[in-house]
Amino acid sequence: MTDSIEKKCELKGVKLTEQRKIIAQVMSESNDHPNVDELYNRVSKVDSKISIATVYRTVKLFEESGILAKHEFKGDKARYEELNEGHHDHLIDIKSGEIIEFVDEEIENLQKKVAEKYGYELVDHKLELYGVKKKS
Amino acid sequence: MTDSIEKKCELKGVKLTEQRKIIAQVMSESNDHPNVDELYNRVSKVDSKISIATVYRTVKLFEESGILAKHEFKGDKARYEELNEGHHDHLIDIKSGEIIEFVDEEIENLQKKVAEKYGYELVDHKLELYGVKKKS
DNA sequence: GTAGATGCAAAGTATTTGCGACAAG
DNA sequence: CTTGTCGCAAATACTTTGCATCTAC
Repeated sequence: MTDSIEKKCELKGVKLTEQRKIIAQVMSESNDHPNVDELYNRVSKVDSKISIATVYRTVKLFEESGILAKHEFKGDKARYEELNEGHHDHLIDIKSGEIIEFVDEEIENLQKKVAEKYGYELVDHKLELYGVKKKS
Repeated sequence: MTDSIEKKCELKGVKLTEQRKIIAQVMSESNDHPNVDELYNRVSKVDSKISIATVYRTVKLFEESGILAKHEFKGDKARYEELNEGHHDHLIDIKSGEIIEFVDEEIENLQKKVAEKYGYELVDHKLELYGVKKKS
């Protein structure tokens, strides 16, 4: 199991305010990849006084602290998800918008090899697959 | 050699206005991946009366017609490049912003395999590697 | 007690759009 | 001719920010 977001905040020296706790909690409970609007709506149900500016400030802070990951899928707004130790990439259903997480070690290794081939150390990457469901 | 952008417009039934010809020409001559501002600046040198709205409209049209590819690299504005038959992905130098194009058949095949594993037909993908130059 | 966080509304960016004038086929 | 495009400025969508107030530590 990974540390809770609150635990991670402590570790990173991020001040734990009431608002941040709520946002952390909501993100932890989300199994999808909410955008800021969706997150703001969910958060508002817990505390209607939280402003969207705080949501924006908090996701940015959490992202910089390595607590959340930001994704910018094709033609869509920025989406966020909790970052746990297991890295994964995304397969997006272009019809339904459904997002499937996957891991492929072989691809990861090849990426590193490509970067090295050009004299680079790979520090980050983005891999998104866009597909349509096959009629089996 | 690939068809010129103008030729592609004909093939796709895209009306060839003076402005579109200029934008096509400028994109063809660009070996980098300009964003809309940069493109607008270059285009303005040829015809200073072209508006940025037309540039936005044209890159969108060209993208939808499969003439240009749009890229949204991390924390940067949208960038465009001419789309030729040879597909490639990008390795971005996070210090300098330099963009290197690469092709890796093996990764391409693995992507297709991943999509299939989940019951999808791969219709598009995005692979971006972010790296720092190694001090050899 | 103090540095940093919040809410609000205003300001920024990047991009799109309504509309009357104009040009391509 | 007629349909679609252009330039312009206004509108939109998303995100950031200045400031006075408040809160975690």
